[in-house]
Amino acid sequence: MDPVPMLLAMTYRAMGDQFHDRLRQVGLEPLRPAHGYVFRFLKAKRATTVDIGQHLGVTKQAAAKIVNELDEWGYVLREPHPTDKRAQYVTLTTKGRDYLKFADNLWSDLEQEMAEAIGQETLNTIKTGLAAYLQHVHGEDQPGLRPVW
Amino acid sequence: MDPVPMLLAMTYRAMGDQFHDRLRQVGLEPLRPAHGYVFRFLKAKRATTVDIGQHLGVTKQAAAKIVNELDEWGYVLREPHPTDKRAQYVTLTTKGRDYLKFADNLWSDLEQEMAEAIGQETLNTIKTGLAAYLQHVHGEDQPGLRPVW
DNA sequence: TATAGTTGGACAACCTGGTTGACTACTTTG
DNA sequence: CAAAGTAGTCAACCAGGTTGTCCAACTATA
Repeated sequence: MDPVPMLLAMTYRAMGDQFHDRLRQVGLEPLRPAHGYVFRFLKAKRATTVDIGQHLGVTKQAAAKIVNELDEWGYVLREPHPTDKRAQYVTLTTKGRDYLKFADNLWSDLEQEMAEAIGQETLNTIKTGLAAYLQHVHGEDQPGLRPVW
Repeated sequence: MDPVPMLLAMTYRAMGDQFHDRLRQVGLEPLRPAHGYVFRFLKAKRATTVDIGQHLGVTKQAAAKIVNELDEWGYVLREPHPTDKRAQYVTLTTKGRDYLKFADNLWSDLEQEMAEAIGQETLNTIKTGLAAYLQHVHGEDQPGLRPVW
């Protein structure tokens, strides 16, 4: 049996490839996983570029590039921070929220197919097991998302 | 609950970071996951650079760079292919096999800690479940390993 | 068996997505 | 109120891939 991280990486890639294939069929901008993570993050809380970088596990400069792209494509916009004149909140536009909804549907389709392939119960165990491990390793504060290659 | 791929990515990174931390303590060359995957692959079968690229899911040129590094560091060497004068088999040196043994021990330590954190049974279910999913998606022929970011 | 197509490997130019470092404007703290 | 810290931007750089091109050697076919 392969070591756990290899299984994780292969599964991640397998699901990602399927997601990407289906996404391409609807002809959106070339959104990468990082963009999706940003959408999900922004839906959950108001955040600045620095916050986003921290969440992704990259520098603020890298995060700024991502935010710039999303801005150009109309998925997010910047609005002034109410109390800090240096900072800007990054917020989802309607287009951004629509994309997130679309992506969520796609993910749950893929997850459903996974459940049919290996059993709903097994899938549940995988999800709760991984979540528990992350909880164990990191405690409350989430780690960066970016996989290291 | 986060979508499955996010859990996969975060767990992958969490384990990888721990591995890397411990590896650094023994002061080896800056080996990346790809190198480890190559070692494991070479242990299983005789392979050329092209084979390695296919296994990793990268171009043969990218694979060649990795093999060059491993060669310079003394982990692998090239030997002529017995029947094909163009090709070269890449094989592990003793240093390469030693590293692989060391890494395998480290991984099983980490896996053991994971088992203690979430339960051996849960871990088993995760491993067999993911393997079954990969089997379902790809059939017999393994996919490339490289995670896409 | 001559020849057309394919393949392993190498070299070079380039691209992408990150990095570090420096700087300004603003904010927080002692 | 001075000193230290922080959000954001600009610029230079780097790592790890890519594509394109080529040659020598192999393979299949007519």
